Amino acid sequence: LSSAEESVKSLGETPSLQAPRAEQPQSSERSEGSPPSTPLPLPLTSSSHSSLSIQEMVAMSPELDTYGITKKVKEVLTDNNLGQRLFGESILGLTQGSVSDLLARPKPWHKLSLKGREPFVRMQLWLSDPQNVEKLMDMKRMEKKAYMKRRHSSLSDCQPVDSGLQGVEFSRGGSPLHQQLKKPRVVLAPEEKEALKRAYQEKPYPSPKTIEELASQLNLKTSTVINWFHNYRSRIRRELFLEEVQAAGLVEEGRLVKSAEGNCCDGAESDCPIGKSASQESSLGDDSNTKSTLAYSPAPYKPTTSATQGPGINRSHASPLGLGLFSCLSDSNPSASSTISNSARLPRDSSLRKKKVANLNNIIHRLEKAASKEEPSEWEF
DNA sequence: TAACAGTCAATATT
DNA sequence: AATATTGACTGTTA
Repeated sequence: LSSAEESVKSLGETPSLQAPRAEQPQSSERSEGSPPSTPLPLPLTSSSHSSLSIQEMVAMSPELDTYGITKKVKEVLTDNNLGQRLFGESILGLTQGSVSDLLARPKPWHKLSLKGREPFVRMQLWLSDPQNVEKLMDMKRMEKKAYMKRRHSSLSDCQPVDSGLQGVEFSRGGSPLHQQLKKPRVVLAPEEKEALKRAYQEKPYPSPKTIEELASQLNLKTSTVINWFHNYRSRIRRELFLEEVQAAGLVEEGRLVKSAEGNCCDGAESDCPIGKSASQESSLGDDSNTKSTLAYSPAPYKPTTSATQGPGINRSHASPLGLGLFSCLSDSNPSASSTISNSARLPRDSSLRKKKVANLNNIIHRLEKAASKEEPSEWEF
């Protein structure tokens, strides 16, 4: 990191960290809100080099504690009754959903790309000046005022309303016609997700053939299955990052937390990252332990019907996790895992353990792939 | 070209 | 109403 910083300085000038960018290539129109492009208002601390673009600042930024930053931001937002939407759109230039995700599962700084670090630098900058909170609150008030005004006029005019604009105000709940034209969002049924998760456990990187099989068996488009695997892999990764940070937090607090139970948070000040740590499951965790994860048998999974087990049932636990290459490692033999670098030690928590196993298999896949090449070069896991 | 990283934006949940 | 979740899309990487 520091070398990167040095290189930037030594170059004296950042060549072209990508031109200003056309921005918003996504869908054509973006709700008003944020300025079409460029640096955003960027609440710089007037004092410091306020002439730098965020990209430059990101490039020179020292390592930031992403977890700590999001924690602080969440605190400030809730304390001042500020929502994610406003904060995201005016400060970060991101949508509400993205903000929610970012605040809930920040990736560690060293795992972020230049682009990915940007929101964190913006948040840090925002936090650095308490005045920013006031400014945001002002914005909120103005928004509310504008909203009230609009509502009023539309009430009194009851019909014409927004006709003022060149009718660009399409969409928004209106035209039942457009709703049909736009392809509906795919929503995977719980059974389908289960099947996919099982398939993932067995093989994080399914072959095209396997993907085709899954797709036809679950009656899904191939692209949907592919997307699901991409998304699941990266989200699983993020889960692990977060769990690691929280676990580390517990240790340094000298607090032992055997497992679930959100006891902590005793009087004392600062951080207690967990309110209900482990248990979470955060939707990625597969809670259907049980159900011998043994081999993904294609047949049983028919999205339609399938009156298999209902949710909640089978809380038993202790299912021999499915045949990952590491399924042989059991809790009963802790010494076995001692040969693995501490960060890879298998946790006893069933859910977390499965994720770790999946991750290890994931790593193995990459190692094998890398090994098959001549120049191993960088092995970073 | 496959896999990723970041996001969006439609839905689901709270 | 505010947040959380998540399939899909765009741009990047190797």
